[in-house]
Formats: sequence, structure tokens, C-alpha cells
Amino acid sequence: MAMAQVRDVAALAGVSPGTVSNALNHPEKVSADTLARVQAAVEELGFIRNDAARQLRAGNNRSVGMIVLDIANPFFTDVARGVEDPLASENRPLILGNSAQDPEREQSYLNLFEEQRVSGLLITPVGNILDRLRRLRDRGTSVLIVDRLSRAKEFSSVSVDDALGGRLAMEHLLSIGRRRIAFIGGPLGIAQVKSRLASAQKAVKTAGKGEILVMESATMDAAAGRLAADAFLALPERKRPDAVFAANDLVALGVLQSLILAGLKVPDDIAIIGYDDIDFASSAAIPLTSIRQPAFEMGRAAATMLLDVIADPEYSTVRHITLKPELVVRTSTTG
Amino acid sequence: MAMAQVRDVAALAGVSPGTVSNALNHPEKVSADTLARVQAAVEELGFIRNDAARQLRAGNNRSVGMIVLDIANPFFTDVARGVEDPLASENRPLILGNSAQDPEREQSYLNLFEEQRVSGLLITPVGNILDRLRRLRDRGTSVLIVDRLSRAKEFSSVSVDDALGGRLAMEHLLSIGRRRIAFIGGPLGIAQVKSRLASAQKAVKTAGKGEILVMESATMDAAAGRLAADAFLALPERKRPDAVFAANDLVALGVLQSLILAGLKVPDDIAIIGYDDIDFASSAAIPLTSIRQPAFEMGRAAATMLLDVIADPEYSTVRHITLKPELVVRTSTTG
DNA sequence: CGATGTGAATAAATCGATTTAACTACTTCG
DNA sequence: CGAAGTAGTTAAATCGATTTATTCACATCG
Repeated sequence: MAMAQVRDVAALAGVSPGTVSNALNHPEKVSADTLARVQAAVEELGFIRNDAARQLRAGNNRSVGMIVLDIANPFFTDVARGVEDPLASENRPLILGNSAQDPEREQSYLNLFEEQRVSGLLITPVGNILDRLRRLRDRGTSVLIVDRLSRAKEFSSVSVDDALGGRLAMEHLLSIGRRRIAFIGGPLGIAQVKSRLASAQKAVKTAGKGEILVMESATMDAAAGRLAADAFLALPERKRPDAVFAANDLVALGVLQSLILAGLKVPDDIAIIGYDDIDFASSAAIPLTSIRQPAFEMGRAAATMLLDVIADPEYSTVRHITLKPELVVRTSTTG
Repeated sequence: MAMAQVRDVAALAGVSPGTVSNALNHPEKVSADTLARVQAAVEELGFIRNDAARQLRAGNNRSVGMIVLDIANPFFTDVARGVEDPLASENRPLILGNSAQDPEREQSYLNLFEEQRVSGLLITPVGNILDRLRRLRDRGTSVLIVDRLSRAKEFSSVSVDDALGGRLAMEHLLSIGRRRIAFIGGPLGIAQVKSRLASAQKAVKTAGKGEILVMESATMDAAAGRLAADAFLALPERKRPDAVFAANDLVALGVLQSLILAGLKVPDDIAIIGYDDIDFASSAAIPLTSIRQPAFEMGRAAATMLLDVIADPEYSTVRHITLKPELVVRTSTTG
């Protein structure tokens, strides 16, 4: 009933507590014989070490904290899955927090992680938390920004090239002969959305043909897509766009739904391209062309890089990894 | 640079470390004056307590561990979101682990949680881990099973009534006049699937009309749905089912996709009902009728119940909460 | 042969907060 | 007036592992 401690293990194995600790953490410092006896004793007593005590003495926590923007968004769960593996293989627990885009929740997770003295932090920031991040870093926690190019540039980051994504989408639509293109997404204040739109507009300018109709939305879900689609469906037919560039797949699916309901043919009447390439893009009634964001790979890269920094905080310099999105062509643009 | 400790705070506030601790943890035991001075000192030094030390002395960890089956499944992320709130309001961190249905990963998270002496554990078990759970419980961790009715009945649980769900689905299909119904899902070894199918069959027997064609699938994703649909589309028209009961929404969406591609009308030719009512069910090209599983509520109920048990482990008895699923009718069954 | 070195084990110090028991300075009341 | 109680503080013990400095036994070598 009473929980076994090192001293119990030591007694059973006929050695001192210090030796037990060595057997567990530095097996090479211990003779083969004692190692075996200690392991047997651990097994017999079902000893599980008290991590709080270990941590207090050793000073460092093995776990890594992660704060994601929205756990309900498949994109972020993919990132999280990518993070898991590299950490697991170093036997480092991942403490996952969901800020749900709420700066208050973000703060409270930061408090938690600071109290726990986590060795690393992966974060997609919401609020203005540069100071907090600096303090964490000064106190020994390695910090890495995910899916944002930190403006301050003082923290390493892993992100996806939104400008490239916007250009790919637009060039594709232009290449299949579309000229009146509706961009749906928002709010435009979000860096990602802004960047995708800007480079889409630049692509139009470069090509010297086509025009973009910006339809800002308040959210980025299917409802927003339906709303926008219904809006342009109300226009006289010759004023309607012949293609839609949706800032994410949820919006694109909403658009698709409205168009089908209205009896229009996709892509013949209106082509649609989404963004993210979530699983549902390919299994939609009309499979959706999309810009694939390497979410899983981003998580993996972030975790790997973080582990490097943790291993050698002094040596490591600030680095920014930018992954490339790619165009995935499906039926919704090339029936 | 050096991290502030209680003793620094104490020195600055002109009190003893013990008083600082009291001010932080039992404010009522301290005069208003000292409380203010301590708080000011904490603020000034940016003191953040070392949780490992706290935990070691206090003996208990505030955090709660959770092991989900599959973080990529929207159903489980909804459960997790439901869990978050009640915990957050008691200021208890949630450590989220993803077993990905792998017993090994499950074990490694159990090890972690045991080392951390988490105060509570929410788990949807994969492997045979009754012994581990018992040990955890004996050592003071409150254990609660999520989305499974623990066979052993010795652990409290929160789950959804699959038998009711299966019946609701089948009664609905029968009530709109469908008689040849394909059940698609699998593997049939999974308790949930088995239970949904069994009660669907029972509903047929009770109604005295209709028949069920069981199509077992290896997985529960859109691809499995497409596969099954293609299989029955190959049949001569009069042998085809007039309705599909898919064991989850992903499968249902796959079926829908194949049917539309084949030029069939949903629901006129074939009606479809899914299970889970994930977000994408309502935003599909043809909005999907489904059995809504209260995932968020289940998470919420689980967390609330767990907190009760943690608060009073002696008093609390084993309880099993079973939530009711409900039928959500959309276009895919009643065009 | 005595000095030096090496591998293995141990005793004791330590991490940083919380808690217990003891102490003070005041009230209250029989 | 002295006993008993109370509110506020503090000194010191404590949680359970890891680590450091030390000891010990034994081998190696000039």
C-alpha cells in the first residue's frame, strides 16, 4: 500500500540509495551485478520514482509545453501529432494547452509552464507576450514559435510560406483560364490571410491578367463560405466570379455547398480552390483542389529543432525554418 | 538573472518564508497588511514558485492526465475541449496524451502519469491495463474511464448509449419507408460498432419489417465508405440497398461521395445516415443526417465527475454516467 | 614495498517550497 | 488578577530523489 521509495529498493537490493539512483540514471557507473539486483528490486516493489523529487534536485524538467491556437482545427491537431513523435523518442512528455485564441487562457498556460519549469515551449502566440517569452527564455526554457514568423525575430520559428501558397493558388486559377476571382477569408487583420491575399494580388499583377474580388469574412468556417457564396450568387450571372480562392478549406467547403445547392456546376461554372488540404478536402462530394500545408511536418520540424536547442542552448543560434506549401489539384478546378 | 525564491520574496517583504507561503496558499491566515506587502514583493521580483518543490512537500500534484484514442479524430478533440473548462476553473492543468490506439504508447503515458503522481486520470483504454489502473488508484490517483463502459465496473465511467443510437438510426430509416438497409462499419470487434449494429438489428426485428445488409469495413474513414458504396453499386439496381447506416460520419461522407459520382440522387435513390454528427456532417454537399454524440458534454461530465472524486476519494462511490445520443435529421434522409 | 590510481559504493548535503509546532502579544472572561 | 484563548508569525522539520565528497578495497608500478 505504502508507496515504495528509493530507500526501500536500496534495502531490498542491499545497497545504498545513492547506488540505486546511479543504477537508474547512470547504469555505467555501477557493476553489472548490483545493476541486476537493483532492477530486480525495482520490479518486485513496483517502484516508480517520484518525479517531483527528481526534478527538484536535478533542477530540470524533462517535459515540453505546447500552446495551440485551436485544438478543434484539424490543422493544429496535425501539427501536434507531428510534434509528438520526436519528443516521445527522447521520452519527453508533451503538455498540450489550447489557448482557443484567448489571450487569458494563453497567459494561464504560460503561468503553468513557468511554474513547472518546462524545458521547452512551442507556441503559436495570440496576445502580446514577447516579454513573457523573454523571461521564460532567460530562465532556461527554450522557446520556439510555431506557424508565425516572429516579428521580433529573436525567437526561432517554424512556419509555412504563405506568400508562396497564395501565388500557387492564383497561378493555378489563371492557368486554367479563370479571370474573375473571388478571395474569401478573414478577418484580413490575420497575418496569414493578409499574406495569402497580397501575394495572390501580386500574381495577378505579374500575369497582367485577371482581377480579384476581395470578400472579407468574420470567421473562417463553412458558414462564412456559404454566406459569401450566397452573396455573389445574388449578382447577375455575368458579374459573378468564375473562380473562388478560399483562405481555408472549411470556407471552401461552405462555398461548394452553396453552389451545388444553387444548381451550379463546379468547376464548369465556378472553380474552387481551398487552403490547408485537410482530410475532408479530398473526401468532399466534389474533391477540392487545395494548397497543402505540411502541418505534420511542421510539427515534426518544430519538435526536432526544439530538441536541438534544449540539448545545447548556448551554442544554438536563432533560426527560422520556412516550409513550402504545395498545390494539390483535384476535381473542383479541373472537372 | 538568478531565479527569485520564497526566501527572496520573504526578505523583500520583511517576513519569513513560512509567511510568504501562507500568503500565497492560505491568504486568510495572514494579516491584510502582510498580504499586500508579500504580493508587492512577488510582483516586483517576478517570483514564480517552483512547482516541483511545492509538489514534493505537499505530496499531491494538481494536474490531471488524459489519454485519448486518436487526437486526429474530431470526436476526441471535442471530448478534450469539454474536459478543459471544468479543470481550468479549478486551475488544474491538463496533460494530454495521444495513445493513437497503440498499447505501447498507452503504457508510456501511464508511466509518465504515475511518475508525476497526477491527481486524476481520464482514459479511453486500448490495451489490457486493469492492473495498472488499479495500482494507480491504490496510489491515490482517481481514475475515470471515458467512452467505454468498463467491463470490470470497478472504475467510474462516462459513456454514450450506443444501443440507443443504433435504434434511433434504424427507426428513422424505417419510418421514412426504407427497407433494404446497408450497415457499413468495422471492424465488428470494436464494442461500439458491435453495439450499434446489434440494436439496429433488434429494431428491425421489433418493427417486423426491413432487412439489414452488414458490410464490415477494416477502418472507419471516408475511403472505407467509398469502397463499400462501390461494392453495392456494382449490384443490379433492384438488389441495391435503399438506405445506408454508416457507423460514423467519415464513412457516411465517403459513401455520399461515391453515390454522387455515380449520379445517384441522395436521398431519393439511397438515403444515408451517419454517426457522431461531426462538424463536417452539416457542411457536406448534401447535409448529412446523423446520430449526434454529445462529445463535448461527455468531456465536461467526465471532468466534473473526476473533480468530485478527487475532492473526496473516500466518500465517492463508483458511478456510471450514460449520455443519450440524439437523431439529427438533415437532407441526406429527407430531401 | 610504499605510493598512486581506479572502480564501486556510501554517507551526507542538497534542491525549494510547505507545514508543524512553538512563540508573542493581545484579548477575554471567570 | 491570572488563566485561557486567539491571531499573526516564525524557526525548523520535512517531502524523496540526486549529487558530491569521501571511503574502501584492490590493482599497478617505479
